[in-house]
Amino acid sequence: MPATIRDVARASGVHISTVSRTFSAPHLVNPETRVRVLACAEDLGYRPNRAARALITGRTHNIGLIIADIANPFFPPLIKAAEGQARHRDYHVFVADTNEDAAAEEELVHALAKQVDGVLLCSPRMSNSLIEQVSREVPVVVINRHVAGLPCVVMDVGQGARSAIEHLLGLGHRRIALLCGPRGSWTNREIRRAAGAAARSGGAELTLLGPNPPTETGGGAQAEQVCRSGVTAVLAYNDLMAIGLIEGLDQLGLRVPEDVSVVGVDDIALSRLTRPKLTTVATPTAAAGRTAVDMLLQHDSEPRPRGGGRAVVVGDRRTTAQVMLQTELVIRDSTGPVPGSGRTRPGGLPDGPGPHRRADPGGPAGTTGGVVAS
Amino acid sequence: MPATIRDVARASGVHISTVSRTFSAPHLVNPETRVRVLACAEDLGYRPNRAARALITGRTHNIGLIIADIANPFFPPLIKAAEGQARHRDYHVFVADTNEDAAAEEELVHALAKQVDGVLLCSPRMSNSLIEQVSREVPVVVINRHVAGLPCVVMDVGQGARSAIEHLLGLGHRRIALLCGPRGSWTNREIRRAAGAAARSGGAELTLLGPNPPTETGGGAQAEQVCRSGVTAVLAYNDLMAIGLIEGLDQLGLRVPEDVSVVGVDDIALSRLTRPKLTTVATPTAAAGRTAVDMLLQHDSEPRPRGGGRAVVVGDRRTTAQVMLQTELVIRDSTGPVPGSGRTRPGGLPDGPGPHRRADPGGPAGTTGGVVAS
DNA sequence: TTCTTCGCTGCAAACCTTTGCAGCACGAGC
DNA sequence: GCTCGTGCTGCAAAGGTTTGCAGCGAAGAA
Repeated sequence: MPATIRDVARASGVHISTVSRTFSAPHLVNPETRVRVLACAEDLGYRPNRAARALITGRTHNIGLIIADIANPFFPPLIKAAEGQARHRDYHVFVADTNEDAAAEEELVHALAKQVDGVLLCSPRMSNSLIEQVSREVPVVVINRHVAGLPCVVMDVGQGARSAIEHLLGLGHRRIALLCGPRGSWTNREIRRAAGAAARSGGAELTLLGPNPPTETGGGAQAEQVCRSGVTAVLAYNDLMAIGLIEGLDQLGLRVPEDVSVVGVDDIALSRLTRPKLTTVATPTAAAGRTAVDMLLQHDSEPRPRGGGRAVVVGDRRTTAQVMLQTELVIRDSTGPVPGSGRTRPGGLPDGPGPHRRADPGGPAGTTGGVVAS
Repeated sequence: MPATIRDVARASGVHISTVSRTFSAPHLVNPETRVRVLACAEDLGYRPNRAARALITGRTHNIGLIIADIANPFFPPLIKAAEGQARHRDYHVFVADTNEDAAAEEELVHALAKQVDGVLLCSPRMSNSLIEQVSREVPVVVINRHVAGLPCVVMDVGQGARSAIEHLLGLGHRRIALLCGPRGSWTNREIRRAAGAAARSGGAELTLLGPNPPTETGGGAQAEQVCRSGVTAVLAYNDLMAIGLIEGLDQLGLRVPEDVSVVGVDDIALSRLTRPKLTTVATPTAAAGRTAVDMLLQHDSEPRPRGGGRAVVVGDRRTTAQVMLQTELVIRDSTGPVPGSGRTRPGGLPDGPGPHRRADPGGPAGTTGGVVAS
């Protein structure tokens, strides 16, 4: 039923190759012929069949985006940014959700491999060696994880965690808990490493709680543990857990920030809407999505050798750039001076705008510039 | 580089058609041959090329999911459910975001048409006639909108709005505002219609505010207007707007629910996390996603005529089922008795669990069953 | 022995497009 | 008049798979 290139050719009285060229190499066809063909195509509602084109060009003009959990509000802005950037370059995005399951991840990469030109692996739960393995099947850009030899986009959560701990130290906290994220998360390891170092050099004690699922429930479930441990401040793996924790603490009768200070990571939209508003480490998620698409497509736009002969590999051309995007601590209302210290907030007035304090609206500014590490 | 069916055939010493049959019609090939072929395939890491298969079968095993705004937390659960259901049936989902733009929607349907077997149009902003038009190009199931002659999945927001208004009437409110959603939204019209009727029959006055963008910002921007209008309760188009409104009212010094009661629609996860927790009309989003996929694929699993000859159309086989899913009012903390009435909450104690009151965790129960309307 | 039947396998067309190559007409230069 | 170049178009192969049809060998029936 849908018009093919042949229908257009018949209607305009030319060969199909001329129709093809009308679209893919217009300068090669006589202007008069061109307008005639275009008119017929328009008339028949012809649209080239991308699948058939992919068969011969080897380019599908699709990219796969594999996500641990779409329902986690951290991801949608990233997806949206990636999708926009891809569309800009005439690419479509296939989004797949793995439910935080490593096996599902692998399965999906395989299933997608043949119908996409590359895959964005977002916060993968797979092992590094498995990632390397699948990357031999299809070009891959990894987001939120560092894998040697593969193009990666990561956020500098280490720096963020350090800032968060220093912020808490400055408020007088010396007993701090780290609410860990899921096992296998690179981000989790980074945060733990940096927070541990910062706490140590500040003379504070850091209690590790977890691993936990990176959800509100995961955070809430640790409320009692936090309570029992006697810490006065908590750095959570992400905002969702921080919010769940605040909720859980509330039910135990502990108030935030009066009794316990809580810091999250990510700066999801939600963190501005809860009460108290969440102090958190803002990560440039949208920029990460855009950057990853660019890296994938840059590597991808090199012409692919064609024909039956074996491709000549001109050395390993993989430009394994690794980009690290900067993070920024955003101080809101979920952190305060250590209880019983008589201190006030560093900004002066208990609720006044402090030095780092940020107005409500507006996304992370100045976080789009990346540091190229390698 | 990736192994093709030909490589497997060569390795196992059979014709490619036998390899093909090994996968698509195993009962037609000798068990011995089968195991040999499977072993070779496994060995070479062969995966059938879905694009090539699509070319001949006319089935891509992909479905498109067109969403107004991924970043709106209403959608991710729907996407996730649709994706899971699709994967169950060996389908993949391409998600596309239109930024609430009707033109982008149309463009995307066209772009996707050839590489998917059908499209899920989710809360479309296009006109009905345009939807009908694109539905001639590719099978379509519409979600959150009623379009005559097309398969649709809608939520009974009318019933939900009625319950919400009745709940407010029961609390003594007689001056109520309706915070409208975006122009072109079917849901918006339904809510307006049902809320208007319910208010009228309850002797209350309903003030319409809007249209507004369906976001926190959109809700917050109307706070002043709400304040000035002197209403004591507000029903918002969705939770996001309700939350934004509460935020805005708070900044104007009005407290919820003491000064103003607010009801949302959707019951997004977020509505349990804000303070006060939101009273809202729960919509079965996940069920909607699953149902829509089922409707699309049921209609799709009918064998497609093949060969050069023109297809014989056996009457219009489009089973244009229209499913309406039930909604449920969830009473939480953002609604209370009209100010100065001396009333208490209907449950008895000001904060005790009322009859409809629901415990925190757990999704909407009993909302998966649908009412088939036609 | 001859004829069927049956189970399995091979053959080749078809799906829709891209692209290197060849062919054609025409004008210019010699 | 012949050659050459140029601008445009047609031809046909290729890409990976599915599938109707035919063929083949063996077993069973007559």
